Amino acid sequence: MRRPSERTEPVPEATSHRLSLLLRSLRGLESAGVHTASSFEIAARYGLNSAQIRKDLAQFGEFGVRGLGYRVHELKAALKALMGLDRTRVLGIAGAGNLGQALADSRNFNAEGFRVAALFDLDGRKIGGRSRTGVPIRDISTLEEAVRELGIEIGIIAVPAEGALPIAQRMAAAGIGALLNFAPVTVPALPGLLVKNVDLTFFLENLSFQLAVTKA
Amino acid sequence: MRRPSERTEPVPEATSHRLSLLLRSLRGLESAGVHTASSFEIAARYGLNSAQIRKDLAQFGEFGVRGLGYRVHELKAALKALMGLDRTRVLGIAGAGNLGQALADSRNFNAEGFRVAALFDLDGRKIGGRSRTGVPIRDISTLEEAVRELGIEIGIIAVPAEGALPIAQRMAAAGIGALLNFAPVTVPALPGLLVKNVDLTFFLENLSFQLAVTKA
DNA sequence: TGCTGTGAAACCGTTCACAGCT
DNA sequence: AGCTGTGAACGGTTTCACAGCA
Repeated sequence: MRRPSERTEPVPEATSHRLSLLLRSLRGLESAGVHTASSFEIAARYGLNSAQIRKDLAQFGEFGVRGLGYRVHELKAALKALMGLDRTRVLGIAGAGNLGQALADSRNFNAEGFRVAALFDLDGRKIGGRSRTGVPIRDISTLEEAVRELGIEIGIIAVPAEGALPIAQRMAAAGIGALLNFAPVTVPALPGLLVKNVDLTFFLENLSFQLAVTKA
Repeated sequence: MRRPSERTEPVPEATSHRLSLLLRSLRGLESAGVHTASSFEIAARYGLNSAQIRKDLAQFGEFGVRGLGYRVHELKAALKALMGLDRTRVLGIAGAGNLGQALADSRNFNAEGFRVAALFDLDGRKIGGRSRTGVPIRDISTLEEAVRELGIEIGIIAVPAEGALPIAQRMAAAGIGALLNFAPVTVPALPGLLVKNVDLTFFLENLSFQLAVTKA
């Protein structure tokens, strides 16, 4: 197996997305009891091209066996390590509103490498309480110390638009490495802070647009 | 102004995303009292390239004035019409859990062209009730008639993975035109149904991956 | 003059097709 | 024989650069 390259450039969005899909495909194969699969078999279930999967993987090493394919369990483990999912990343969510609590209690945000350690809010009635599944709601003014205490590595912003940028800056200053922003503003990537802006409205607008354009 | 083309091909994801950004930029300019702006000024605030904006718009007509730029209000109106946001699209959300209710009550899903008409669930304790802002929760078995009665055009899936596909099929059969799926499974585009799969876990995995790769 | 609209060039990601290993 | 890993071809998108219009 070739040395994984020490790259500093960010991974293309599309590649990252496909690797998530790939991981999901491998989970499916594994729980179906399949030990070995070709890139074609792996790709087929998610409509991907087999060459593309091989290319994606080739960026990080050689994971397959010629003439045979990939050993499912082995590739899955390698992929998880590659994606940093071989250990648990601690998440902190700013905003204990509907969305924040939904994410905090989500099974997807508390499995396979992630764990929500705390919610943060400024509403005194919420502070000190817990989400339905027991995630504590802390005063947002204690963000910095909580990041240190709990070892929060990824911050999630689920507050109204006005609050997003100041909180992002505080998170960056507190040493958080990455940020997932659901507020409808574009938070710029700050030095040392990876930012992913996810505006749910955009997905709706996208659909509306497709409807408007195709069913003219 | 050139005739907008009657296209049948779907609009590229990237274009759609930029148009949403563009619309946001125009809103900002308008509320700042700016009447006229060049493509450069419009693009700058979201880190876009001005030529790209002009190219994007060129696909749908000629909206600018040479030597002057774009009249902000006029372009905004044209863009909203283009994106089908000049009228209110009715939304229906399957799944009245945390996420479903968060979306139903979200200001972003109840403004600028969208309105959530109903939530659907199969939990008898929820059925008949309302979300915090008053969106009624109906029995999911009444989905088909609700689509007709309320005129639901876009469906949103916020149920666990197992439920997603069957509900998507029922929505398609009921005549819904587009679907936004938040369940962690890939719902394929069905005949007559536009599908957008949004797996929130993927965004987290993406960040984890970037962290793992850049801070090797 | 100043900006749009747009061909042409550069870039990037995807797909093809096959050499080479098992 | 079968499948990976990859160079080469392809296609689409982004950026450049400027002709042409207000």
